[in-house]
Order: sequence, then C-alpha cells, then structure tokens
Amino acid sequence: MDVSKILDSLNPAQREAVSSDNKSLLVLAGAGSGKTRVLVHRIAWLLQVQGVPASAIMAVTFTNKAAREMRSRIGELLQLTPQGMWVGTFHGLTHRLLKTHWRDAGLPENFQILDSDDQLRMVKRLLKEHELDETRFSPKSIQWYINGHKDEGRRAKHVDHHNDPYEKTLVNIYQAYETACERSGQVDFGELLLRAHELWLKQPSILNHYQQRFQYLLVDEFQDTNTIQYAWLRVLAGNGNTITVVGDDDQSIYGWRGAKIENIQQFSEDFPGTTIVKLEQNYRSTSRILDAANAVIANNPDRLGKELWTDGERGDPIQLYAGFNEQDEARFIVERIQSHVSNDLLRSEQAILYRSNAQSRVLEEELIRAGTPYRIYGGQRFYDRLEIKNAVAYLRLAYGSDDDAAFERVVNTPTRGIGNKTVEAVRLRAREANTSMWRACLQLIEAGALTNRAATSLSKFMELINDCAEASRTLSLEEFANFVLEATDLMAFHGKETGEKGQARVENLQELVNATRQFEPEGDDSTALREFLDTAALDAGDQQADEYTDAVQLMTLHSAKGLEFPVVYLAGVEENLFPHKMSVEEPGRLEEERRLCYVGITRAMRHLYLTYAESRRWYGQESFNAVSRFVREIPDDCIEEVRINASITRPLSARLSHAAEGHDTGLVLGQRVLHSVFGEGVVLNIEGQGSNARVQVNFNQEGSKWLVAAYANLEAV
DNA sequence: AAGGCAAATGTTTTT
DNA sequence: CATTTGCCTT
Repeated sequence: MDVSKILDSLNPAQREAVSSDNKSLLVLAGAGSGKTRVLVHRIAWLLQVQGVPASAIMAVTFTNKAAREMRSRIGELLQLTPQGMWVGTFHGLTHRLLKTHWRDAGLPENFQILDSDDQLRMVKRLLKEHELDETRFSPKSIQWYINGHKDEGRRAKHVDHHNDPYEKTLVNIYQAYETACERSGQVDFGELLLRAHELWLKQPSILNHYQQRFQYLLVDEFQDTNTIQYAWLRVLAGNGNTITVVGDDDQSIYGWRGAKIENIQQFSEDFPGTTIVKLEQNYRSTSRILDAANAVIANNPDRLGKELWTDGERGDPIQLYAGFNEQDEARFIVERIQSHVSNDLLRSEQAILYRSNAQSRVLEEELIRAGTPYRIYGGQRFYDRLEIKNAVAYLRLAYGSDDDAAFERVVNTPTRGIGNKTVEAVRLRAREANTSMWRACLQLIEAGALTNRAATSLSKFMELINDCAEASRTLSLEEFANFVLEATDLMAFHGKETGEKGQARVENLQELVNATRQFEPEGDDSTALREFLDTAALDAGDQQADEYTDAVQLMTLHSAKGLEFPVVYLAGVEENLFPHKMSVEEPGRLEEERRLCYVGITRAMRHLYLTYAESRRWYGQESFNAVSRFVREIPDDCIEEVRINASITRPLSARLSHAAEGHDTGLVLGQRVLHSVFGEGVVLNIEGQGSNARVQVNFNQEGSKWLVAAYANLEAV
C-alpha cells in the first residue's frame, strides 16, 4: 500500500499524530500548525493503512463550515468520497441520532428545532404567562440561565435553588419552558446534546450499538467543547474505542458561552495512557509575529505549554499606530490598505480585526470614503432574517401543524385579523388542554368558544395552512416554496415595506427559493422538506456574499479564528476595549482576552498592524484609553511605533480642544497618584466635570477602580 | 393595525 | 451616539 502520500508532506510531530496507534490521542495544535491537515491525514491513515471501514469513523466539528471543509479535504486526498463515515457538527450529529431514535428519546417523530430567536420569544411569553416582571427577570438572562444549565447537563429538576425565592422562580420558568417545548415538540440547540446524552444513558442497547459502530472518534476544536458535549463524547467512546481530540488551549475563546478549557486536562485523566502530541511548527507567520504571539500568551498561567516556531523569515516588526481618535485610526488603516494594494496585494488578502462589532462603523465610513470595497463577516445570518424566518415558519407549519413557534410567528403575518385577544385565547386553551396551538384552535372552533369574526379568520388561516400542506405533498420543494410565498401573500407583504428594505426582503425570499432549488436531499423527495427545514435550523447558510469582488475583510477577533491573512490590522488595542472592561474584573476572563489577542496576532502571515485611538467616542461618550496591556507584553524588538507623518498629523485644534475640555480634577491621564486606602496607581481615564468628575485609576495592588474625584483625595506622586 | 414616541441598552457567537 | 423595543395613540 502506498502510504507515502499520507505521510510524506508532514513534519515529524504531525506524522506521530497521524499514525499514532494509541487508543486516546490529544493533539495540541498551535495556531497555523496544520491542525486540519492532521485530522484529515489521520482519517486517511485509518482508512487506507489501518483498513478501518469508513462507517466506523465519526468526526465532530463545531461549525458546518469546518465539517464541509474536512469532508472535501478527505475527498481530495483520497480521490474518493468514503461512504458511511459520519462527519458533522455536535448539533448535526446528535440531531441525526434523535431523528433515528425519536421514540426512545421521547420525542415526537416530526420534532422541530427551536433557534435562539424562537427560544427568546417563548421565554417572553412564559414570563407574561407567569406574570413576572421583566425588569426583575429579563428574558435574555432567563434564556442565558436555561442554556447555561442545559450546557452543563442539568434539567430544571436537577437545579438546586437553595430555597432562595428568586432562584426558585428561575427554576419554575425553566420547568415551564421545558413543558412548553415538550408540548409543541420543539428542541432547542442545547436540548439536542442533552437529550442525546440521556439517550445514551437510558438506552444501553442503543449506546452499545453506536459504541460498536463508531470505534474511531475524532474531535476538532476540542478546547471549545462544553460540559454536555464532552460528556456525550466520553460515553460514546466508552472504554475501548479510539478517540483523537485536537485543540489548542491557547485559542480557547468561548468560555463565556460555556466552553470548558478544562476538558483538555480532563481528557488525559479520563483516558489514562493518552498520548499527547504538540504541533508547534507554524507554517503561517513570520518569526517576528510568532515571537510577539508567544510573548503575549506567556503571561497566562496554567497553560499546557507550547511555543510556536518557524523556519521561515524573520519578517518586519509589527507596526503600532496611535491615532488621536478613531477616525484617525481608521484613516491610517485605509491608507495602509491602499498602499499595500498599490504594491500588488489584493484587498481580500487584508483583514481588519476588532474586538467588538461597534467598531466596524467608523472603519466602514472611512473605507466608503476611500472607495475601497469591503466585506463584513458575521452579523445576521441568512436564516435569521425576519422575512426568511416568516417564510420558513410557513414551511414548518405545512410540514407539521403542531409547531407552536411557527404558529405564533405567522398566525397574523401578514395581518389577517387575528389579534392578540384571539391568540391569547388559543394559548390559554393549548395550555389547559396540554396540546399544541393548532389543536387548541380546532377545539375552540368546534366548541364555538370564539366570536364569529375570530373563528372565521382562524378557519381561513388554517385552511391556508392545509392548502400548503397539500401542496407540499404534490409539488417539488421549489414549487412548494413558490406556492407558499404566493398563497400566504408573504412576498407581497414584505415587498411593500418601506424603502429599500422591501426590495431587500423580496430578494432574500427569492434567494430562499433558490436555496430550495439547489437543495440536494440525502433521502428521496418524501423527506426533502424535513431535511430542508433541518438545514435551515442547523446551518446558518453561506455567510459570504459576492465573493467575486476583491474586498477588504472586516470581522471580530472571534470570527477570525481559523482564518489567515497576509496583512492584518488589529484595531482598537486599548484598555477597556481590548481587554474589554467587562472582562477585566471577572477572574479568568482577562486570560481569555489574552488568548483572543493571541488568536488575533497569529492570523497574520506577513504584516501585522496594531492600532488604537487616544480618544474614542464610545456610546456617545468621549473616552481616553491607554494602549492595551497586551501591546506592552510584546517584546521591543518585535514592534515599532509608526512615526506620525505629515499627512496624518494630529491637528493642533484637536490637541487644544483636548486640553481645553479641561477636566478640572488637576489630574492628567497616565499620571501616577496616591490614594489613602488603595495606595499607588496610574490614572487611566477621566470622565465628567467638576463635582461629577470620575477618575479611573489602576492601582498597583487593587487593580483598576472608578473613583469620584471630589472624594478620592488623590495625591500626585 | 399601523405609526409615533420615549425608554432602554449596547463584548464576543454557533448551533 | 444609534438602534431596537415596548407602549401608547390614532
């Protein structure tokens, strides 16, 4: 057998990982070290060298994009597409399991996925139903609470409320939420994992079947797994199966949404005898960039320890630019982009990264002014758009009329005289009869419990849905989609919305029809609709529009993970912004911010610019931030300050207005001060005037604090 | 049922 | 500052 193709192109560490015979393998893959390559080659190795049947392999990723990439790269390497292998996201795979074993999982056959938008609506509804004050119980925080517990594998009945009345109420809502989902056959994202895990535990024969089948598990981005995801994997791996996990503790940036970096350490404990392979050779960046990244991340405690290196060029130092405000910062970046473009770099080879989305605005304005095409990653996904959600809700109702979330969304969209009163009555009935809203409607109409007008409108609506359901059985997916958009009047409804909005919405709806045309179901026509609906729920749809134009890439640091660009501009490297001020106080969060910085630096292949603004308008307020501590962690020989040249000099007027604004505190930014209790520190920020003036001081001992200047009695040192 | 107005709110995001 | 939301009015 010719295995040279599989191993030849790899370095020693990669080879060790790819060809390991160990039952459990932990690959610590630094940024740009060929992580996906190792996964793909390892699968090829298993198939072609070890003779493992494809059907014995399961590969798990976090995003559909990663799953697709893995599949296509395996196909490329092997020149064939292995059949029977499961490659997918945690959610996709568990969903597949639950669909197969719906009965054993205690679900209705046609259960639907509740996305976070639907979930929030449901929570709001429950709060109203329970007559809870939304100011004390904010819907968002309840949603957060529920998802948090689900990610930890806890149902309402498992939550310990410590007899605390507030906590008790939360548990009650969680319980009510579970009941409501159950009643309408809906499953949220967390529930997919939770239920799939329970399926393992409750149905040993099913578990046994899958343990026998999937003797080879591979997991990508392992540092991002949460408690329930890891628990699900661990059970599936059992005692004898081969499990390979690939991850990087230094790139764990999703702790805030439940990812457990600790799972990496836990792994070697749970699977004794684990082989650990570190991939430290980087094929992406210059050594100067890597030195900077290494130096920054070295400030984090409790790392597993990795140091990136390259045998490539040293490269130029990182350029640091201090704009006098955010416009100046943006101007500098755009100017550099253009200068790189005139040196034969594509715009698409350059990316502007930032900590928070709000920063993109000024950058966009400057790009527009300069006539430079750009593309923003992230933002609202295709299937999250209002008009698309409405259309999909109709498709869902046609597929299964018990779908309450879909029912609620479109029962009166477009308006058809079914007001709040009527819907309220339907909800009440549904709750009392413990049934879906659709069935509740039938009951109410039958019992003559509604006014004539309401009954007529509801009947007409239900007839419409029945017509759609009928159409779904006879038409192709595309014809069906067209039928629904016309029959429900949705196309016209969105078309007449004000301004360009209406047009954009119509275009999106047409795009949805396109998607139905291009959709390739795995099964036959009879399952096509269900499959399409699942895709709409679990796959964001391709985020990137017009890939043809050469455009500068704008995105947050989070969405940049996994990508690389010849030139990277990291904007807003300021205290309070990056690290974000929300993250400075909570323990552990600063480390995550630093990892985010590490992620940002390591996106750059050849050139890296760090920029910040000495003054920035932020939520309508002027703020003065010091340069980010992360910048100060970069060794001197890796970074140099850009000399302010004539064209981007800070105007005198700006400097004067700065001074003239005059915070009458007698303090200056950056000044060392002494406080009677907190000791010595540095002034980071000053806000407000006179007796309202507040000062932020970073104390040597106590960290950063906001003080009212009038009472703080700060003494200049 | 739509439109107007005040109030709240504003890291990071996939599924 | 700017956008979204809920509430109130017509």
